[in-house]
Amino acid sequence: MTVRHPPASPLATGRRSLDPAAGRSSSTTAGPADAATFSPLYLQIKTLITRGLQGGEWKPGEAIPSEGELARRFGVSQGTVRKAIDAMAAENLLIRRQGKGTYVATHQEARAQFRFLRLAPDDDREEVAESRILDCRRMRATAQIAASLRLKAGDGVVAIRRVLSFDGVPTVLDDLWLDGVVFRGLTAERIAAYHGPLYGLFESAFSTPMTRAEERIRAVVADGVSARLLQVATGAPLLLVERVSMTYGDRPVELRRGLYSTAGHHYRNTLG
Amino acid sequence: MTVRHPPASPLATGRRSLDPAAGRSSSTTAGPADAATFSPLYLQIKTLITRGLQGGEWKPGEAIPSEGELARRFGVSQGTVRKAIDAMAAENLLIRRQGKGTYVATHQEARAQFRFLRLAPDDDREEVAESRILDCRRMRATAQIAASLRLKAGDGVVAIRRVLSFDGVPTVLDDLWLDGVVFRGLTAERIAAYHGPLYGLFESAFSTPMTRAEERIRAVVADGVSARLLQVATGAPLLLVERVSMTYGDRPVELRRGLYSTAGHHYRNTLG
DNA sequence: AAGTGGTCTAGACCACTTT
DNA sequence: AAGTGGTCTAGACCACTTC
Repeated sequence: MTVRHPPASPLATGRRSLDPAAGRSSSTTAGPADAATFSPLYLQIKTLITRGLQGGEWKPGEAIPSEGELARRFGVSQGTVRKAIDAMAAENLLIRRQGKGTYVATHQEARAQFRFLRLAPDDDREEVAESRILDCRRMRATAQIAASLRLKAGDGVVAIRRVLSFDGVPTVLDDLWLDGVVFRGLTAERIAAYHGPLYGLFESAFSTPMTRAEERIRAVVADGVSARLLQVATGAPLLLVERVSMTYGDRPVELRRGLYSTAGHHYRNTLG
Repeated sequence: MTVRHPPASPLATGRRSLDPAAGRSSSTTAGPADAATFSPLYLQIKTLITRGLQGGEWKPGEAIPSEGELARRFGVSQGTVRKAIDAMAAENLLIRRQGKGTYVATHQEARAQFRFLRLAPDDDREEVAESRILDCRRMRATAQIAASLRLKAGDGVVAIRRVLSFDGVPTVLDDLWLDGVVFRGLTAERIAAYHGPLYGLFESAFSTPMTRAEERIRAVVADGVSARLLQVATGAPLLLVERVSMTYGDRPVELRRGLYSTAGHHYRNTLG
C-alpha cells in the first residue's frame, strides 16, 4: 500500500534513454528490444560528459558546469549527475574541488605528473629534470607500431627520441611513436620551445590529453647505443618499459619504449 | 521558507559521532572542540566495518550483513552504509554481488591472484605455476627488515626462500620476511601441505589477508646463486622487485624481495 | 515471494570558496 | 550572501538470486 513518490515531471518510471542531443528527452518504458543496449542513466550521463571533453567543449584545467546545471541540462536529478562525475573523478578525468567546482584534469599540474612518471629517486630528494630531444621525424608505421596504435602498417607516425636527465645525470632513454594524424605538425622545435612534460604539450597543442596507459616491464642489458646515451657500461642492466598511452575513449595514440637506468632510481608501484 | 525534512528519529541535524560500541548513539551538535576529529558518518561506518574484518567477525569469502541490517545496527540510513561499502569495494576489501550480498574479499579466488602477481607470459597462454620452498626458518630482523615491518631490530621474523616455476621453467626467486608474531608457527611443511598461492595460506591459516602492497622495481644482473636457481647465465638481466605488503589497517606484515626472469614474461602495469 | 544490491529522485543541511 | 561540491536521509522502483 505504498504511495508512489510524485515525480517532478510526468516521466515514466521505467528505463530511460537519453537521446543524442536531447535535454529533457521524452521517456520510454523499456521494451524487450532495447534491453540489450540498456545502460543506467548515470553511465549515459558519463558518456555525454566524456563527449564534451572529446569535443573540446571543456578544456583541461577549465571547470565544467555545476552539478545542478548539468542536471537541468540533461533532465535528470543532481544525484545522478553526481554519480557520473564520481565515476569520472575516480578515473582521474575530472577533479572535484569543494566550494569551487569540477575541473577537467590537466597534465599542467604537478599532481598529474607522477601518475605517468613512475621513476623516483632512491632517496626522496627533489630533482631537476631535463629533457633533451635527440631526434624527431616522420616515418611509416611498422606492423608492430601500427598494431599498438590501431593504425595500418605504413600509416604516418611521428618518431621521437629523447634522453631525460635528473640533476644532470642521464637516466631515461625514450623512443616515442605518435599517431601521425593526431600529432600532425609536431617538430623538435616545438618540443624545445615548450617547457614542461611532453604530455602537457600533447594536451595543450594537440588537444590530446593522455588519460590512461598500459605498461610492460622487462629487465634487459644496455647495448652500445643506449649505454653511450645513458653513460653506463655496455651490458649494464636497464629497465625496459613499453607503454601504450590512451586518450579519451581509450583511444591509443602513443607507443613508448623507455630504457631506465635504475642505479639511483626505482620504478614505484602500488598494488591496490 | 523551506520546511525541514522530518527525521525518522529525533536526531540532531549537526555532526554526529558514532560511539565505539553504540548502535543508535545519541547525537550531538558539533562544538568547536570536536571540529578537528570530525569525520563524515560514512567514514565512521567504514572504520566500524573494517574493525569487524580485523576482528574476524566476518572472514574472507563470507558475506557481511545486508546494507539494511547494517543501517539498523549502526543507526544510520542505508545510503550512508552504502557509501561506506562503496569505498571499501573500491579498495578491494569487499566484493558486491547483486542479488546475493556483499562478501569479504579473498585470495582463494582467481580474481584476486592477479592483483598481486603482476608477471604475465609474453604470449597469453595458460601456465602451470609451481612453487618450490628452498628454505623456511626463524631469524632476527635486520635493521632494514625491521624498518619495513615496523618492528625493532632483533625482533623475530620468518624467512622464506622459494622458486616459482611456470610450465616447469624457474622464473621467480622470492625471499620473504614475515612478522614473527603474526606468522608464528609457519613452517616449510605447512606451506608444502597447502596448495595454492601463499597469500591464500596467510589469509586462511593466519587470519592475515594482504590488502595492499608497495613495490620498488629495479633492473639488476644475476649473481652466482640466483643465476643457478633461475637457470640463467651469471650477469643475465633480472627484475628486482621489493615489496612491502599490508593487511587491514595498512599494517605492514611482509617484506618480499623477488628476482624475476623476464625472458618469456613481463611485469604488467596500468597507469590510471 | 522474499531478500539482496543497483539506480534514481527530492530535499535538507553542511563545508568551503568567492563576491 | 550566493554558489559550489559533500553528506545524509527517506523512499520508490529495478535487476538479480534464491527459495
